[in-house]
Amino acid sequence: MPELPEVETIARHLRDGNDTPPLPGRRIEGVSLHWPRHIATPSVSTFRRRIRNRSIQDVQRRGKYLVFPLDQGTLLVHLRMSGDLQLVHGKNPLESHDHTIFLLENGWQLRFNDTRKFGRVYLVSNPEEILGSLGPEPLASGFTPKVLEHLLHKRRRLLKPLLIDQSFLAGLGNIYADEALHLAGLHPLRRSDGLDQWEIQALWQGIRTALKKGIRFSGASIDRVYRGGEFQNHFAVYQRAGEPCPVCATAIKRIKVGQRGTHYCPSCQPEVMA
DNA sequence: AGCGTCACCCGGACGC
DNA sequence: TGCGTCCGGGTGACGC
Repeated sequence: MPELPEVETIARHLRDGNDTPPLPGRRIEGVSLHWPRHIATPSVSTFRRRIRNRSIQDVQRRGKYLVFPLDQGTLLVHLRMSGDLQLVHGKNPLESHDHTIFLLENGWQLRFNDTRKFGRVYLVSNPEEILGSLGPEPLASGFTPKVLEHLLHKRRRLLKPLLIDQSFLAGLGNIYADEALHLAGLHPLRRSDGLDQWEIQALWQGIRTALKKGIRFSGASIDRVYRGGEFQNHFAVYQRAGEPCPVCATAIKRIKVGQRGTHYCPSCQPEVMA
């Protein structure tokens, strides 16, 4: 599931190119829609018309969204569970689950592959229409422990569901929330308004460390997506129920919190504060 | 209003 | 083989 580090990895690939031309500067000649429900807004017919002949100015990321400023308007893509975006030359055969294909000049194609079809594409005049409700970027310089403290103390919520709430903080999903809480030594069922200053500092550090580590390893490849990402080999707790904690060797536990599988070390992340 | 819970959308993986 | 169940990001409905 692409979270901030995976989306960042994809954004960097598309922006910088490598074995492919960099995406900025490319013009969209048309679009081929094999799963029209990918298009969240505007209507499919309006989308087809407005996307034609737009040129891509840049590739950015905000939370888990890929953001493509165009010469007119902004294209946004949310990969949700199983999405991947790749620049591929049209001479290569389509793969299964290539649902939305942007046709670029010289035969290049930007392919949105999405096994579970939960991904969404937006074309808007103002990106804030979509991004406006997101919380802060956890890796931005403005995101300080003080900011986190303020946000946490405004709420009375369980830490785990709060961390994956995109309106609270943008970019954490199940993997990085579990890893961040483990790094911070905080139980996922602790309450946001019950943390002291040291715990908040640890949580801030845990969030940043988990995300940076994910980016350093080019993200995690768990639904066999994401070119070479190997953060999955460095999980401390995520999907490691029953295995030893890398810090203290205690068996990792798995519980359900807010309908989500949640992994933690019962020894490093004690249930109740002292 | 703020919070937790649940159903929904999908298809791959897995268990029986 | 084939069926049922689980899983998950985000949204929206519902109830407390």
